[in-house]
Amino acid sequence: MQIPNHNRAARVNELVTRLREKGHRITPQRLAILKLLVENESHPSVEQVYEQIRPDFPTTSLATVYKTVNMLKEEGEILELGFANHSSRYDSNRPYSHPHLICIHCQDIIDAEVIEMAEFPDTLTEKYGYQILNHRVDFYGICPKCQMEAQKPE
Amino acid sequence: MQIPNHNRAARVNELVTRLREKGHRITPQRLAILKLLVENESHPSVEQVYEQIRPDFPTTSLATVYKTVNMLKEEGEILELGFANHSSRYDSNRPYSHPHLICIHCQDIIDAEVIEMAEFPDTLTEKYGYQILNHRVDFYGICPKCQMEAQKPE
DNA sequence: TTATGTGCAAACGCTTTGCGTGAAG
DNA sequence: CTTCACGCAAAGCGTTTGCACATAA
Repeated sequence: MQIPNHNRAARVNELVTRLREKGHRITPQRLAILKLLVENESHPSVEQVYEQIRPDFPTTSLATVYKTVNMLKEEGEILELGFANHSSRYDSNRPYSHPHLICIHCQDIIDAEVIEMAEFPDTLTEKYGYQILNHRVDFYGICPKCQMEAQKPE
Repeated sequence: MQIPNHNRAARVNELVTRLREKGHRITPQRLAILKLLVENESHPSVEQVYEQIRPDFPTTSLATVYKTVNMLKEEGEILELGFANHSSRYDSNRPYSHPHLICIHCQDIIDAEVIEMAEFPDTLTEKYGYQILNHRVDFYGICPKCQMEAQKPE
């Protein structure tokens, strides 16, 4: 586990405070979504958040999760990884551009702590005139687990 | 223009030959789509291809363009840039992983010929065990034209 | 008390699919 | 002649929206 549990609790509290300051109400549903997102290292989808929230909030709906997640995105508190023809995945622990490793078999997504992109924006602005705001670096491949399962096919 | 015209014509011919060898039929619609994709440097969407084909093929449909584009993708002849909540964009001139600059105002997409990612896959395999197959590097920002228009707001 | 959030159902946008007709090889 | 492609309409899927009701502050 890369982030200690007490740090996660602290992040939830910070999040609640910051959202309240910005005029957002903290409903039980939202608190549950926040906790789940912060505690979850696996970049969950809205659907997954919804399924895990449901035991505690049986009447909640996908629409509510979507609305909360969009609010968090607009406040810059989560990073959205959108895909064509797949649901978006969310990272609330590192809500800034950073590289990912994505398994094309099981859709596993992990953070890759290797690549430093900091120097590129200036170069790109010089060469192409683009003002760079953020970036996205994804490496697609097969995760170790799927590689193993491919080798013993029974 | 980065790619000379005679090279484009050659690429269309190669494409036709290769597709035929793989058992695909070259219909007039497909030929028109191929030419358009090869001649177009602006990473067009299916919708844009459809609109530009329509004058010559008034009865054609989006479904046909989708099917052709998917066939080309499966044969590795075009690169698909998929986005959540936007239509996919296609590059038939460089059908391999390479970085892009994407304007978040006008959706302009250009190739960025700066970044070399070749050394990263090995590093990532060593560190995370992922077998890397391809990657995607996108820089999001404002293109020069949109920057200028933002400055003179009348 | 009142503005904001919830949750249902309907709508949306892009893409895919089914199927009868048509044409490439 | 046979197989594959076309093109229409319908369906699929993730996401958003409208609105009446509920509730946080």
